[in-house]
Amino acid sequence: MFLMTLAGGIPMSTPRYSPREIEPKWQDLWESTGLYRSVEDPEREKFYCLEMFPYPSGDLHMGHMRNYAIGDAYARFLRMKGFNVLYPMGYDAFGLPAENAAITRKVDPGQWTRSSIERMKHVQRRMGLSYDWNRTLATCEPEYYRWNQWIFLKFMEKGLAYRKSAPVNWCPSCQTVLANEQVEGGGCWRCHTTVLKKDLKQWFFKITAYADELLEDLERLDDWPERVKVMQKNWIGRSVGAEIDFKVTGSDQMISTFTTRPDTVFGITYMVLAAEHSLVELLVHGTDRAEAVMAFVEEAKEKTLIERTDETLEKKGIDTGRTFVNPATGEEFPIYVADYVVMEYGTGAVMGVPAHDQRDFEFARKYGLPVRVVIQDPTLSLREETMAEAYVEDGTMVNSGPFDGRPNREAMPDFINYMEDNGWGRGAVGYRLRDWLISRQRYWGTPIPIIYCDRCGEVPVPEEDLPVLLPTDVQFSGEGNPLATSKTFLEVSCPVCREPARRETDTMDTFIDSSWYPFRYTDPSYDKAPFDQAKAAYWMPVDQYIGGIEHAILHLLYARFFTKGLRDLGLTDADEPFRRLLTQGMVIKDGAKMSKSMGNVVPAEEMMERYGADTARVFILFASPPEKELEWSDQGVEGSYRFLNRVFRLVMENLSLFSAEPERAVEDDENSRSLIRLRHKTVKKVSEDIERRFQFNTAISAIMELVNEIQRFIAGNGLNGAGGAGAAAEAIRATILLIAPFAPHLAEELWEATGHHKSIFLQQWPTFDPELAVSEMVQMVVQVNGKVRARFEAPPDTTREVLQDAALAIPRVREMTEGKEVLKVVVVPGRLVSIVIR
RNA sequence: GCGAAAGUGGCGGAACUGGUAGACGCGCUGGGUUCAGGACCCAGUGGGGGCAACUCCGUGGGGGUUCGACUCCCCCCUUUCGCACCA
Repeated sequence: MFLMTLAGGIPMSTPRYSPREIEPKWQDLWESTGLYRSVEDPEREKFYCLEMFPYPSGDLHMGHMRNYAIGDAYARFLRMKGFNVLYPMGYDAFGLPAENAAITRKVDPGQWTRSSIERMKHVQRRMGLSYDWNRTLATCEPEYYRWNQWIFLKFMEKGLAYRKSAPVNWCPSCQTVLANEQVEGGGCWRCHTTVLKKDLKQWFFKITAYADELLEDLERLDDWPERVKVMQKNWIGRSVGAEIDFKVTGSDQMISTFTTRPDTVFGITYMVLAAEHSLVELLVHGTDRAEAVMAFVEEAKEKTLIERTDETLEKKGIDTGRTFVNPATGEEFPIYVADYVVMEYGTGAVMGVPAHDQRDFEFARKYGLPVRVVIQDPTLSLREETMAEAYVEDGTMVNSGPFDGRPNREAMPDFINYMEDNGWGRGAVGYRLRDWLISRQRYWGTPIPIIYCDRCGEVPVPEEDLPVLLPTDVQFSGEGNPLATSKTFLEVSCPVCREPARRETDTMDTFIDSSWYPFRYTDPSYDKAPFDQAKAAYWMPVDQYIGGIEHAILHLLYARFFTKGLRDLGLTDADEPFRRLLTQGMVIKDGAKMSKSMGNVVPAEEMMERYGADTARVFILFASPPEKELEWSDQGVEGSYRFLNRVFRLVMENLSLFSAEPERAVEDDENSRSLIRLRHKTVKKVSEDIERRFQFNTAISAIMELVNEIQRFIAGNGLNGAGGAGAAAEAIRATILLIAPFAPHLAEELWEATGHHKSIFLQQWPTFDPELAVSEMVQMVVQVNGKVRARFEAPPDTTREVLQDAALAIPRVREMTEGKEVLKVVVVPGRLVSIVIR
């Protein structure tokens, strides 16, 4: 274990850097002393640092490791800066993989999940993460999910949870319904199976009640990545327009449509209903068109979302034979059913204005419907017969009765008033955002606390009966919801009338679990409410949230909605859950995302086994800035290992600097002076890179430079200079402190070796003197006509005049300027002198 | 199609407010140490020319602003990501 070397004839033994020994040693010590436990303290400034909690698959992969390396470095840095830091970890423990394991391998989902959690926790501990493990939680435990149920009931009282029938997304592979946010490109977000439509009566959360607030508050999230905000904005999809009612000819039925272009109402020449529209059947019932139309409807419903939204396909429709009246003109036009109109947006009915909407134009040309120009292009004269495409720009209103001659944009408000006055339309705002479908036909989730009674209807489970526990007497056959196989669960008496009733067997979307967990960490064992309001008021909101971009809409939008909902229940003052968001980049290898199918996975545990956690962490943070992709490099890891070895040796070989009475660094010697300055400069750079820029890669490279310089200093006999030993000792001391957030085990070990008895994480982060954080002499560049022609040294605070004279006095510069006219001299102190000659 | 981000040595990346392009690391080359390999230490390393001082070219391409552009403006190309009949 000890390597014998001979240095200068004196036998010397230097211990070797052995992460395998020092890492467990410090992990045990941190745990036994409770170093990272956090307690509310109104006297101290709090900082809540949080990583997206993982689904406990049992495998901790490089993406996780990167996530935690970033968060832990930041949390440790903030602690040393004096903040009262909350840094917890938990497990998003409900979900399909556990249930699938139950089906295929006959294991209990609870057991499967708990053992996966233990495996992940084991690797997390091994990484040396500074979590307050006392606050850990798992969403599959009744102590947690009972509060999902509680919140559900409160939301229900507030009208934020309700049940309705609707055509919903169904994943045939996962055998459950999905929320709109969970359908990506027509496929299931989890397994990518093509999603089908099903008519079901399901539970929803009324996220649309907060559509405007969710949109407006994005503006205030200054420290969120722009692209996440844009994605949320597009998802909410607010558009201003009008709702217009049309009377069906020969009937009392009204059809309501949403449009962003009420100014084109005079140009309506037909109307289209979505296949799912509730009026379709009613309209054609008993007519000779009934058979053909209903066949078309069935065919459209059969198609998957992908087929229906394929833009390359021609729009197909069918005339219902029925007509409606355009209230603006009094004319009669046909009603079609077409596949390009979807029930999900607006009212599922669209007014057709071929002259001014490209889709309508194509549809009209195909089915021989009239085109009527009502907005005239100011430069060209649009002619209905010759138009090749719709005119979608602004212009002057024509063929529009009292509005003729007015610019369409300007006339819009008046037009809406006109419709309102005449009672057939009104200003309206449309959203793409739909209410959040939360029912899932699966077992491993939170039971929805509802009882169905033939007499009383939907009865909420009384609060005192919570939690509604997941039963264990269930069959995992792979067919249907296992909950429905539990008699003890299903059969219940109605809380109101005591007659036999049955429980809801659907469970909640697991995104509910992750929508409020940051609150729960503030007191995870609290049993009177989801969280202790006083404690949450101290810690919330999360100051720094770190996670993958894949949750840009899903989790982050739901959590924002929940926070607003909880606020309106009077449980918190927070409007937003996450003040700052960092979306980390992917970890890739050989140009592709690390995945089992690619065979390019680097196992986290193996990494740590070989090099230790500190090396893995330093490499991950050094190789790339956090929000960018990280290209894995085995050789790069070697480099980080070598660096930590160098730091270890630098300290261990110079312990004598710390054993004697500490010598103060003095600036008497030129070498000492520059080392002192470099130390201050490095402290400044590392502090700012972590704090302001979140750039751990440049912070670490600055530490490397300092280490290189200390080595050169010692090798070049710098210790013999006046104050040399002091300057070296202080530089080494700073190095250990600066590296602590990145390589915490090594830092503790070296801190102890240099004579300290308390954890380095109880130590203040080093400070710097701004005056000393600049070099004594800076290199100046002299440019002649934009090209670097000479260099000279000068103190950084030299005046412009002196710098200019010095530059012009350089022989080479004199040579070049001789006989030429000096047009201009630009002097940037500390940088350059730029001379323009002719 | 629309929107966003990004293109810098052999590689990962730096250059923060327009001011020495390539910090730091990897790799590579030469040397030292070693029985040897590894590890370690020293030196070099964008391309071309030159013995050298030095010089020309160089941040996806083209133009522009400026004493000065990786950085700002315009056009184009490529890549990645997101959205995609949104009425």
